[in-house]
Amino acid sequence: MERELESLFAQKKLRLTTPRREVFLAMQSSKAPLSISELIKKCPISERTSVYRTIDLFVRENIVKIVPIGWKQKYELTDLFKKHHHHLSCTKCGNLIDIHSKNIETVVSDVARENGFSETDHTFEIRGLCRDCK
Amino acid sequence: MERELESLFAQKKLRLTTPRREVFLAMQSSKAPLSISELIKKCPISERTSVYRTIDLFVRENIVKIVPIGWKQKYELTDLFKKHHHHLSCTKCGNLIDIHSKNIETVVSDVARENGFSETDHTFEIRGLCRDCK
DNA sequence: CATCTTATTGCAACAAATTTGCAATAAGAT
DNA sequence: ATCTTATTGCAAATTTGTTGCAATAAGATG
Repeated sequence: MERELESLFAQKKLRLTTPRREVFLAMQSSKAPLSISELIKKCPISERTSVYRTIDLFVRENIVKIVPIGWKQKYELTDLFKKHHHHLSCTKCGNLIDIHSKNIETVVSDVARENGFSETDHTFEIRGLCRDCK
Repeated sequence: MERELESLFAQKKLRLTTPRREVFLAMQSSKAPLSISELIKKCPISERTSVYRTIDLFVRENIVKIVPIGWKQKYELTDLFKKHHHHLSCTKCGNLIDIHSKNIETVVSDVARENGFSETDHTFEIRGLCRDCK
Protein backbone atom coordinates (compact mmCIF):
# COMPACT_ATOMS: atom_id res chain seq x y z
CA MET A 1 0.00 0.00 0.00
CA GLU A 2 3.00 2.15 0.50
CA ARG A 3 3.84 0.42 -2.77
CA GLU A 4 0.49 1.53 -4.16
CA LEU A 5 1.23 5.14 -3.29
CA GLU A 6 4.58 5.08 -5.02
CA SER A 7 3.20 3.81 -8.28
CA LEU A 8 0.28 6.19 -8.11
CA PHE A 9 2.64 9.14 -7.83
CA ALA A 10 5.03 7.79 -10.42
CA GLN A 11 2.14 7.43 -12.82
CA LYS A 12 1.10 11.01 -12.28
CA LYS A 13 4.73 12.17 -12.47
CA LEU A 14 4.50 13.71 -9.02
CA ARG A 15 7.27 13.59 -6.46
CA LEU A 16 6.47 11.53 -3.42
CA THR A 17 7.55 13.84 -0.64
CA THR A 18 7.22 13.72 3.12
CA PRO A 19 4.16 16.00 3.36
CA ARG A 20 2.40 14.20 0.56
CA ARG A 21 2.98 10.86 2.18
CA GLU A 22 1.90 12.18 5.57
CA VAL A 23 -1.28 13.79 4.27
CA PHE A 24 -2.24 10.74 2.25
CA LEU A 25 -1.75 8.40 5.19
CA ALA A 26 -3.72 10.71 7.46
CA MET A 27 -6.63 10.70 5.04
CA GLN A 28 -6.42 7.00 4.57
CA SER A 29 -6.36 6.18 8.25
CA SER A 30 -9.34 8.35 9.06
CA LYS A 31 -12.74 6.71 8.90
CA ALA A 32 -14.50 10.08 8.61
CA PRO A 33 -13.80 13.00 6.29
CA LEU A 34 -11.40 15.58 7.72
CA SER A 35 -11.47 19.36 7.77
CA ILE A 36 -8.28 21.23 6.98
CA SER A 37 -7.67 22.09 10.59
CA GLU A 38 -8.13 18.47 11.60
CA LEU A 39 -5.79 17.45 8.82
CA ILE A 40 -3.17 19.95 9.95
CA LYS A 41 -3.34 18.49 13.46
CA LYS A 42 -2.98 14.99 12.05
CA CYS A 43 0.11 15.99 10.08
CA PRO A 44 2.51 17.41 12.66
CA ILE A 45 5.61 16.75 10.57
CA SER A 46 4.43 18.96 7.74
CA GLU A 47 4.12 22.73 7.74
CA ARG A 48 0.63 24.20 7.72
CA THR A 49 1.37 25.73 4.34
CA SER A 50 2.39 22.41 2.88
CA VAL A 51 -0.77 20.74 4.04
CA TYR A 52 -2.79 23.42 2.25
CA ARG A 53 -0.73 23.01 -0.90
CA THR A 54 -0.87 19.27 -0.74
CA ILE A 55 -4.60 19.05 -0.30
CA ASP A 56 -5.05 21.42 -3.24
CA LEU A 57 -2.84 19.20 -5.33
CA PHE A 58 -4.71 16.10 -4.24
CA VAL A 59 -8.02 17.65 -5.20
CA ARG A 60 -6.68 18.68 -8.61
CA GLU A 61 -5.26 15.20 -9.13
CA ASN A 62 -8.49 13.55 -8.10
CA ILE A 63 -6.95 11.80 -5.13
CA VAL A 64 -9.09 13.64 -2.64
CA LYS A 65 -12.52 15.21 -2.94
CA ILE A 66 -14.30 17.93 -1.01
CA VAL A 67 -17.43 16.90 0.87
CA PRO A 68 -19.76 19.18 2.78
CA ILE A 69 -20.41 17.58 6.17
CA GLY A 70 -22.65 19.12 8.75
CA TRP A 71 -22.17 22.57 7.23
CA LYS A 72 -18.40 22.37 7.06
CA GLN A 73 -16.16 21.56 4.13
CA LYS A 74 -14.22 18.38 4.64
CA TYR A 75 -11.96 16.20 2.57
CA GLU A 76 -11.99 12.51 1.86
CA LEU A 77 -10.32 10.11 -0.54
CA THR A 78 -12.05 9.87 -3.90
CA ASP A 79 -13.89 6.88 -5.21
CA LEU A 80 -10.59 5.66 -6.63
CA PHE A 81 -9.63 4.68 -3.09
CA LYS A 82 -12.90 4.26 -1.29
CA LYS A 83 -16.14 2.93 -2.72
CA HIS A 84 -18.58 5.68 -3.68
CA HIS A 85 -20.88 6.49 -0.80
CA HIS A 86 -22.81 9.17 1.03
CA HIS A 87 -23.25 10.14 4.65
CA LEU A 88 -25.86 10.17 7.35
CA SER A 89 -24.72 12.66 9.93
CA CYS A 90 -26.00 12.67 13.50
CA THR A 91 -26.41 16.20 14.76
CA LYS A 92 -26.30 15.09 18.38
CA CYS A 93 -23.32 12.75 18.70
CA GLY A 94 -21.60 13.84 15.52
CA ASN A 95 -21.31 10.31 14.22
CA LEU A 96 -21.21 9.59 10.52
CA ILE A 97 -22.67 6.56 8.83
CA ASP A 98 -21.53 5.65 5.34
CA ILE A 99 -24.32 4.58 3.03
CA HIS A 100 -24.18 2.87 -0.33
CA SER A 101 -27.50 3.33 -2.03
CA LYS A 102 -28.29 2.36 -5.59
CA ASN A 103 -31.42 4.49 -5.45
CA ILE A 104 -29.58 7.70 -4.79
CA GLU A 105 -27.43 7.15 -7.85
CA THR A 106 -30.49 6.40 -9.94
CA VAL A 107 -32.23 9.57 -8.87
CA VAL A 108 -29.10 11.59 -9.56
CA SER A 109 -28.81 10.40 -13.13
CA ASP A 110 -32.55 10.67 -13.74
CA VAL A 111 -32.71 14.24 -12.52
CA ALA A 112 -29.61 15.20 -14.47
CA ARG A 113 -30.97 13.70 -17.67
CA GLU A 114 -34.40 15.28 -17.26
CA ASN A 115 -32.72 18.68 -17.06
CA GLY A 116 -30.29 18.23 -19.92
CA PHE A 117 -27.44 18.27 -17.45
CA SER A 118 -24.29 16.25 -17.85
CA GLU A 119 -23.44 15.26 -14.30
CA THR A 120 -19.84 15.17 -13.18
CA ASP A 121 -20.35 15.00 -9.47
CA HIS A 122 -22.98 15.20 -6.75
CA THR A 123 -23.47 15.77 -3.08
CA PHE A 124 -25.92 14.05 -0.79
CA GLU A 125 -26.17 14.13 2.97
CA ILE A 126 -28.87 13.42 5.50
CA ARG A 127 -28.71 15.08 8.88
CA GLY A 128 -30.74 14.02 11.87
CA LEU A 129 -30.62 11.80 14.91
CA CYS A 130 -29.08 8.37 14.75
CA ARG A 131 -30.68 5.30 16.25
CA ASP A 132 -28.91 5.76 19.56
CA CYS A 133 -29.50 9.47 19.97
CA LYS A 134 -33.18 9.69 19.26
CA MET B 1 -44.83 41.24 3.47
CA GLU B 2 -43.04 43.87 5.42
CA ARG B 3 -46.05 43.13 7.60
CA GLU B 4 -45.12 39.46 7.50
CA LEU B 5 -41.62 40.23 8.71
CA GLU B 6 -42.88 42.19 11.66
CA SER B 7 -45.16 39.48 12.90
CA LEU B 8 -42.50 36.85 12.32
CA PHE B 9 -40.10 38.75 14.55
CA ALA B 10 -42.73 39.58 17.11
CA GLN B 11 -43.61 35.91 17.32
CA LYS B 12 -40.00 34.95 17.94
CA LYS B 13 -39.60 37.86 20.37
CA LEU B 14 -36.76 39.30 18.34
CA ARG B 15 -36.21 42.98 17.73
CA LEU B 16 -36.71 44.04 14.16
CA THR B 17 -33.65 46.20 13.60
CA THR B 18 -32.16 47.83 10.54
CA PRO B 19 -29.54 45.15 9.83
CA ARG B 20 -32.06 42.36 10.30
CA ARG B 21 -34.47 43.99 7.93
CA GLU B 22 -31.74 44.67 5.39
CA VAL B 23 -30.34 41.14 5.48
CA PHE B 24 -33.76 39.59 5.21
CA LEU B 25 -34.71 41.71 2.23
CA ALA B 26 -31.40 40.97 0.53
CA MET B 27 -31.96 37.25 0.92
CA GLN B 28 -35.51 37.53 -0.24
CA SER B 29 -34.71 39.53 -3.34
CA SER B 30 -31.98 37.18 -4.50
CA LYS B 31 -32.99 34.33 -6.76
CA ALA B 32 -29.81 32.36 -5.95
CA PRO B 33 -28.26 31.51 -2.59
CA LEU B 34 -25.73 34.08 -1.36
CA SER B 35 -22.32 33.73 0.20
CA ILE B 36 -21.46 35.91 3.18
CA SER B 37 -19.31 38.21 1.11
CA GLU B 38 -22.09 38.63 -1.44
CA LEU B 39 -24.48 39.30 1.38
CA ILE B 40 -22.20 41.90 2.91
CA LYS B 41 -22.03 43.68 -0.44
CA LYS B 42 -25.81 43.57 -0.71
CA CYS B 43 -26.19 45.12 2.75
CA PRO B 44 -24.23 48.35 2.59
CA ILE B 45 -26.15 49.99 5.41
CA SER B 46 -25.17 47.34 7.93
CA GLU B 47 -21.74 46.75 9.36
CA ARG B 48 -19.93 43.62 8.24
CA THR B 49 -20.00 42.39 11.82
CA SER B 50 -23.73 42.80 12.04
CA VAL B 51 -24.27 40.83 8.88
CA TYR B 52 -22.30 37.96 10.40
CA ARG B 53 -24.28 38.16 13.61
CA THR B 54 -27.57 38.46 11.82
CA ILE B 55 -27.01 35.52 9.55
CA ASP B 56 -26.04 33.40 12.56
CA LEU B 57 -29.22 34.43 14.27
CA PHE B 58 -31.28 33.67 11.19
CA VAL B 59 -29.78 30.21 10.94
CA ARG B 60 -30.47 29.54 14.62
CA GLU B 61 -34.02 30.80 14.21
CA ASN B 62 -34.58 28.70 11.11
CA ILE B 63 -35.16 31.70 8.89
CA VAL B 64 -32.15 30.97 6.74
CA LYS B 65 -30.34 27.73 5.97
CA ILE B 66 -26.84 26.97 4.83
CA VAL B 67 -26.51 25.29 1.46
CA PRO B 68 -23.29 23.99 -0.05
CA ILE B 69 -23.10 25.27 -3.62
CA GLY B 70 -20.23 24.36 -5.87
CA TRP B 71 -17.94 23.76 -2.89
CA LYS B 72 -18.81 27.04 -1.19
CA GLN B 73 -21.16 27.64 1.70
CA LYS B 74 -24.06 29.84 0.81
CA TYR B 75 -27.24 30.94 2.51
CA GLU B 76 -30.83 30.89 1.42
CA LEU B 77 -34.23 31.33 3.02
CA THR B 78 -35.60 28.16 4.56
CA ASP B 79 -38.56 26.20 3.29
CA LEU B 80 -40.75 28.41 5.48
CA PHE B 81 -40.25 31.13 2.87
CA LYS B 82 -39.37 29.31 -0.32
CA LYS B 83 -40.68 25.97 -1.52
CA HIS B 84 -38.29 23.11 -0.71
CA HIS B 85 -35.93 22.44 -3.60
CA HIS B 86 -32.43 21.40 -4.61
CA HIS B 87 -29.86 22.69 -7.08
CA LEU B 88 -28.19 21.70 -10.29
CA SER B 89 -25.01 23.73 -10.49
CA CYS B 90 -23.16 24.33 -13.75
CA THR B 91 -19.43 24.27 -13.17
CA LYS B 92 -18.75 26.22 -16.36
CA CYS B 93 -21.16 29.17 -16.37
CA GLY B 94 -21.98 29.06 -12.68
CA ASN B 95 -25.69 28.97 -13.29
CA LEU B 96 -28.02 27.34 -10.82
CA ILE B 97 -31.19 25.50 -11.65
CA ASP B 98 -33.75 24.90 -8.94
CA ILE B 99 -35.30 21.47 -8.99
CA HIS B 100 -38.35 20.13 -7.23
CA SER B 101 -38.16 16.36 -7.29
CA LYS B 102 -40.52 14.05 -5.49
CA ASN B 103 -38.09 11.18 -6.05
CA ILE B 104 -35.29 12.81 -4.14
CA GLU B 105 -37.53 13.27 -1.14
CA THR B 106 -38.65 9.67 -1.33
CA VAL B 107 -35.09 8.38 -1.41
CA VAL B 108 -34.19 10.60 1.52
CA SER B 109 -36.92 9.24 3.74
CA ASP B 110 -36.35 5.66 2.60
CA VAL B 111 -32.66 5.79 3.33
CA ALA B 112 -33.22 7.48 6.68
CA ARG B 113 -35.80 4.90 7.72
CA GLU B 114 -33.65 1.96 6.61
CA ASN B 115 -30.88 3.21 8.87
CA GLY B 116 -32.98 4.01 11.90
CA PHE B 117 -32.29 7.68 11.38
CA SER B 118 -34.75 10.40 12.17
CA GLU B 119 -34.11 12.93 9.44
CA THR B 120 -34.24 16.63 10.20
CA ASP B 121 -32.58 17.97 7.12
CA HIS B 122 -30.74 16.97 3.99
CA THR B 123 -28.44 18.26 1.31
CA PHE B 124 -28.49 17.40 -2.36
CA GLU B 125 -26.65 18.99 -5.26
CA ILE B 126 -25.69 17.89 -8.73
CA ARG B 127 -22.71 19.51 -10.38
CA GLY B 128 -21.93 19.29 -14.07
CA LEU B 129 -22.50 21.07 -17.33
CA CYS B 130 -25.82 22.63 -18.16
CA ARG B 131 -27.56 22.22 -21.50
CA ASP B 132 -25.92 25.33 -22.93
CA CYS B 133 -22.39 24.66 -21.72
CA LYS B 134 -21.91 21.09 -22.79
C1' DC C 1 27.00 5.92 -6.55
C1' DA C 2 27.88 10.92 -7.25
C1' DT C 3 26.15 14.67 -9.42
C1' DC C 4 22.78 17.64 -11.49
C1' DT C 5 18.18 19.78 -12.26
C1' DT C 6 14.26 21.44 -10.72
C1' DA C 7 9.96 20.74 -8.10
C1' DT C 8 8.77 21.23 -3.47
C1' DT C 9 9.39 22.59 1.11
C1' DG C 10 9.63 25.61 5.30
C1' DC C 11 9.49 29.89 6.97
C1' DA C 12 8.32 34.57 7.44
C1' DA C 13 5.52 38.06 5.95
C1' DC C 14 1.20 39.27 4.15
C1' DA C 15 -3.73 39.39 3.33
C1' DA C 16 -8.35 38.07 4.15
C1' DA C 17 -11.97 36.34 6.93
C1' DT C 18 -14.14 35.92 11.23
C1' DT C 19 -14.70 36.89 16.25
C1' DT C 20 -14.79 39.57 20.51
C1' DG C 21 -15.30 43.41 23.89
C1' DC C 22 -17.46 47.39 24.91
C1' DA C 23 -19.51 51.95 24.92
C1' DA C 24 -23.26 54.18 22.33
C1' DT C 25 -27.76 53.52 20.39
C1' DA C 26 -32.40 52.48 19.49
C1' DA C 27 -36.27 48.75 19.95
C1' DG C 28 -40.17 47.98 22.19
C1' DA C 29 -42.23 47.78 26.89
C1' DT C 30 -44.36 50.54 30.56
C1' DA D 1 -42.14 60.37 27.37
C1' DT D 2 -39.26 57.53 29.75
C1' DC D 3 -36.87 53.35 30.90
C1' DT D 4 -34.61 48.83 30.19
C1' DT D 5 -31.89 46.09 27.81
C1' DA D 6 -30.84 43.78 23.39
C1' DT D 7 -28.34 45.09 19.52
C1' DT D 8 -25.34 47.84 16.95
C1' DG D 9 -20.95 49.94 15.18
C1' DC D 10 -16.37 50.27 15.66
C1' DA D 11 -11.69 48.98 16.85
C1' DA D 12 -8.79 45.38 18.09
C1' DA D 13 -7.68 40.63 18.31
C1' DT D 14 -7.66 36.15 16.35
C1' DT D 15 -7.85 32.78 13.04
C1' DT D 16 -7.52 31.15 8.40
C1' DG D 17 -5.55 31.13 4.05
C1' DT D 18 -1.89 32.93 0.58
C1' DT D 19 2.58 34.39 -1.44
C1' DG D 20 7.63 35.01 -2.28
C1' DC D 21 11.83 33.12 -1.92
C1' DA D 22 16.07 30.83 -0.43
C1' DA D 23 17.24 26.12 1.13
C1' DT D 24 16.36 21.33 0.39
C1' DA D 25 15.68 16.88 -1.37
C1' DA D 26 13.32 13.86 -5.21
C1' DG D 27 14.33 11.48 -8.84
C1' DA D 28 16.83 11.62 -13.34
C1' DT D 29 21.28 10.97 -15.59
C1' DG D 30 25.75 9.32 -16.51
